[in-house]
Amino acid sequence: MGRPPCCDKVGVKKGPWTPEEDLMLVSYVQEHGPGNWRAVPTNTGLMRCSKSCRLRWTNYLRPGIKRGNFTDQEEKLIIHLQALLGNRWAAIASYLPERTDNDIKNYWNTHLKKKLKKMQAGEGDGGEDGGAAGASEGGAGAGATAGGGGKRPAVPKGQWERRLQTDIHTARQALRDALSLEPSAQPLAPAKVEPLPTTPPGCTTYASSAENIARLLEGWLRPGGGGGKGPEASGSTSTTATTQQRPQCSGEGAASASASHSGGAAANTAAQTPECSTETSKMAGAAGSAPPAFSMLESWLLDDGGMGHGEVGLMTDVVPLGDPSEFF
DNA sequence: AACTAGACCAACCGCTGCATG
DNA sequence: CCATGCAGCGGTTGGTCTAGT
Repeated sequence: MGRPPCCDKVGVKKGPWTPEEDLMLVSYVQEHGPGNWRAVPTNTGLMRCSKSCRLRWTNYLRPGIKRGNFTDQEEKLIIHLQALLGNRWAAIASYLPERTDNDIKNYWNTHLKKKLKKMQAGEGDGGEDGGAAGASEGGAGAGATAGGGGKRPAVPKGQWERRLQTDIHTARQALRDALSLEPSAQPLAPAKVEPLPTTPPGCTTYASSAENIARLLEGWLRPGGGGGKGPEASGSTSTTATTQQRPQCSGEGAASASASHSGGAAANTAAQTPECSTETSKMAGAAGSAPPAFSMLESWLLDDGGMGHGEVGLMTDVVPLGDPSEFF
């Protein structure tokens, strides 16, 4: 093949992004929508490779990204999905629309792996977490995954989706078990579920990209706030500054434009936000009581009557991958 | 107070699948 | 049908921060 690198090595900037670069990227995406990443560097003047732009957008600037602490429920979900799907972080991330695959991957590698190992070593609970750990430790040992080298299976997308539907079914059951097992977590009692730290009442978790930039700039402009992880860290811990400069859905609209283009987690996130207003109100409403993702997830899991949609399509019709996330 | 080790996270790299000419 | 290019994904690395000594 001898494919040339995605970007010439000369004149391409690497390393951490500056707020200025972020701003350029965001304004471009808001105007043109995500996608056609190859054109981004030339059109924006960014000295970045297209890949880097895409990554920066999907992992950091994309609207709706939640950063910071993972909740117990998220943790459980990740563990079980990992056991079921293997290291298909994008697929896993599609169940956690507010998290990026990179984030989940990092969290898995830094926290959950160790946690599971410890649990295995202790072997006290022996429950399904152990089973999940076993499956995961084996390197996507769960039969549902392609296993092998850990790479994506060489099956056509349709088949992959079909299989994923099966996975979803299995995941549902596992999740039901998980959520009902942990008495301390009490996922079904919203009062018990601690509100998202990033979500002050009345504020949405939906941080638009421009808001992200605003925070970044804030951090940079503030004396002593800049440098390294400063601005990013501030973004990761709180979104309270997100009340300013909310763009009128342009970012979200741009994001949804990507739904037709990409099929990954980002697309799922985007696809579920057909309208900014509905999304924000949904999120804001959920933010008031319980984490939106999990309350919806729970209803998805527990609403057997509603399963018809997914179940019917399980083996006969291929339900679009974005389907599960519509419950969020 | 200084140094070291570990943890964490953002970004990069290489590979793969899909779309297009 | 084949070759090429692009976008996406997962693994890995490098830089920074924090806790411990």
